[in-house]
Amino acid sequence: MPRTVDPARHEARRLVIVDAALTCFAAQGYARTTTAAICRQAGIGSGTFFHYFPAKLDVLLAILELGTDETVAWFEAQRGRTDAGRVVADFVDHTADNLADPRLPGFVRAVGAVMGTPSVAVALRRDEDAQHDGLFPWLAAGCAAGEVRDDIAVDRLCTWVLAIVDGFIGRAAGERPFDPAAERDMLVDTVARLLRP
Amino acid sequence: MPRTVDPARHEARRLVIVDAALTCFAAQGYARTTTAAICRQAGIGSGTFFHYFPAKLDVLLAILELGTDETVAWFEAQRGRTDAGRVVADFVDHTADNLADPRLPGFVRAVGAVMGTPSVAVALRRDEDAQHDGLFPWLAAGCAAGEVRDDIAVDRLCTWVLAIVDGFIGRAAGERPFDPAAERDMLVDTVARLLRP
Amino acid sequence: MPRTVDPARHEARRLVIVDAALTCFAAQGYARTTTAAICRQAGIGSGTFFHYFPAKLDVLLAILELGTDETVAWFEAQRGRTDAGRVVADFVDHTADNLADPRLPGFVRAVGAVMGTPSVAVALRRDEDAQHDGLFPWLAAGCAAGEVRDDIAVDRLCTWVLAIVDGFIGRAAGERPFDPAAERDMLVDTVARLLRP
Amino acid sequence: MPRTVDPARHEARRLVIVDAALTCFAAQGYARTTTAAICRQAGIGSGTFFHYFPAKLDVLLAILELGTDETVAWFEAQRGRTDAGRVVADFVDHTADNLADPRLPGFVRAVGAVMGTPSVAVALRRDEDAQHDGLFPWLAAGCAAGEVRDDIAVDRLCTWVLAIVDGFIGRAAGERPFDPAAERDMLVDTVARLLRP
DNA sequence: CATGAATGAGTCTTCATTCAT
DNA sequence: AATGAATGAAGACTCATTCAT
Repeated sequence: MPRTVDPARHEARRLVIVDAALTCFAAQGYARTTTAAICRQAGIGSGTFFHYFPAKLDVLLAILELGTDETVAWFEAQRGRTDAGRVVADFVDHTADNLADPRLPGFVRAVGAVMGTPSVAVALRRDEDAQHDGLFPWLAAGCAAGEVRDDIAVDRLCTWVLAIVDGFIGRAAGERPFDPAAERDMLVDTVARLLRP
Repeated sequence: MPRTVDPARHEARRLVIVDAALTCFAAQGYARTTTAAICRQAGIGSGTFFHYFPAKLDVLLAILELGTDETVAWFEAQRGRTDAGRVVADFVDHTADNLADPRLPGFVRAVGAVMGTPSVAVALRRDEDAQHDGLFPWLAAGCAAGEVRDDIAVDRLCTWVLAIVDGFIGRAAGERPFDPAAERDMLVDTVARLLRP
Repeated sequence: MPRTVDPARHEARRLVIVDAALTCFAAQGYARTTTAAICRQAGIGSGTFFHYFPAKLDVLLAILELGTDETVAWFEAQRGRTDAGRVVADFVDHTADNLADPRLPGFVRAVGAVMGTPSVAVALRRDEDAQHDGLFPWLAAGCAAGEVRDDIAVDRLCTWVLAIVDGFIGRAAGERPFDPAAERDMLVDTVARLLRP
Repeated sequence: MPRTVDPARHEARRLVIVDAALTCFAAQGYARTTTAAICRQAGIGSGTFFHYFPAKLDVLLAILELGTDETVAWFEAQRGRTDAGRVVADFVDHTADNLADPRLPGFVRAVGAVMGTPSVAVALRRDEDAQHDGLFPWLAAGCAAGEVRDDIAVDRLCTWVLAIVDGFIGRAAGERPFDPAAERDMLVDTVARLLRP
């Protein structure tokens, strides 16, 4: 009886569930996704699901956390760069890259449904903070270097950059045709116009 | 011959329900709002609700339709104006005005939860079309007048104006503090920067 | 203000409702027939329905009563005849005639759904009694005349004649094709075989 | 690898529910039987019910199917017999046996309430066909052997045998006193009279 | 660890009936 | 008398979660 906790295997399976949930949430929304559907998609039994997550909401939180971690890691990786303006552009570009996963817009919509829940609000706040705090030093640097306008507080600039990115994702989630790949340059340009002194 | 129809009374009551539903949806999201909660908020019995709407989803559709009608009416009211650039700015401003109703961002999130439903998709498409089609002639005119950049097709410009507006609303729905009233000028300016030739 | 109670008009309208209900019950069954459907069929408002009948069940009782009355009247009309055997055959034939109204089988099925209700049980008992009591003297006379077998009590013969008639109606209500008009002779013959000494 | 399937246990529990439903339907009719009542009778939770049957109607269909299967099995078991006339009598007798379950007449009435539903119509048709098709060869054989009248097509004879059996069951379901056990001989005799050349 | 049968709280929706006009 | 808007009790069904195996 090998009490094999095998954390690697455990983590892998956890990710399978997270991925399955992401697929389901994106396609059906949070409320209309049943835990049974996630289990089917993940190829596990319903009992197993609750071995890995105490409740349905926790998978969603895990997805959000993964996103936040990714953001943090991305900014971590930019450390030491000196081309502040480029970093901002890269960040915007990188966000557009994330849309390569066609589930993202659907998931963003799905999250809206449970935004009211305190634990989700906290996770979202953390996510927004990660983006904001990641962006801030680069915009501040750009500002200092005169590359970025200084008539507006850096805080607000961060907010607006993120607003435009959000709008971009929102269009991808909308009903009218919108090709994120084709509009990526426009996104970068729009943010550039926002920041231009 | 008692003709107890009184369409005015009927319509008024219908609006009471719609308003109650808007409040609930914005606060709790669609799925977590029970029809009972809407009835309580509207001060009616559960049976009455289904007298006015065949199903819960139909109130949400009614709200969307009201929004679409409002958009159509607004653009209708601008007819005959010659200052195309100003009209676009006014539209953006008008959208910001709508955020005076603090329930709007919450409602927008709530809609996300049922976007997958065909009838909702249709209503949303109609709404997006109304905004797009309302904006289009003014951007085209601005373009012809040289006030608006012409390196990008007018269609795409419409989309991007709306994307920025969406981003603005999204921030209002977000967890980080964001004061729509204080950011209104920034919104107009950002759109202006987007459109500048 | 003519306080026109006009009993004739009242009775006429009552019959319109009864007829509408018969149509609906036959087509949909009792439970699946809504009072609204009856009103629609009768061309009246829902409030009017309850002016004429205290509850939905009472229309069904009225239909049953009409049937019982018809049976009683029919036997009343045979009074004085001396050809007992012929009367029995005529009764059977007359029942087959009633199937000219294609709603009859459906209605009989519909009644089954509420047979448990005491008031319906009473009405049905009255109806069965009317048939039984109407038939009895003729079978007794036939028996005395030697036209009808006497190895079985007349009571039981009544029951069996009615059982065969019921079976006939039941086939008309069944799923397999069955043409009551074409089988009418067979019905009379089958009853004749039952009664033959 | 816990393979908790145990189809026997599953089938047993399914039958418990079917039996409980039969009891309820017979006593209250279909519409007046709540799923909660079936669950109470079966000693299960409401959720369990829907684990075994997708909807209330499906238990009724299961009961019908069980009956059809029983009929088919009975005729299957007669294969090889050469005394066609006896087989028909045995069939009639066997039907009377089924009335040993006093719920049968009530259930038959209950089915009437939902006969209009397509799925029920199909199941009933299958049931009627099973009886008809089971009976047919024996009546045909009896006919060929000269034991059964040949002035009427065998098809119609089948129908009439079943009509009489239905009438018998109908009387058992009626309001007037009727003792199926005591009338069993009469039933067999009546069918014999019907078939006599 | 993994499973899936069992559970029951929670929802939407229906519809007979009432009553002010 | 006639109407139909309003009502709320009642019921079918869903689904997150538990737990024995």
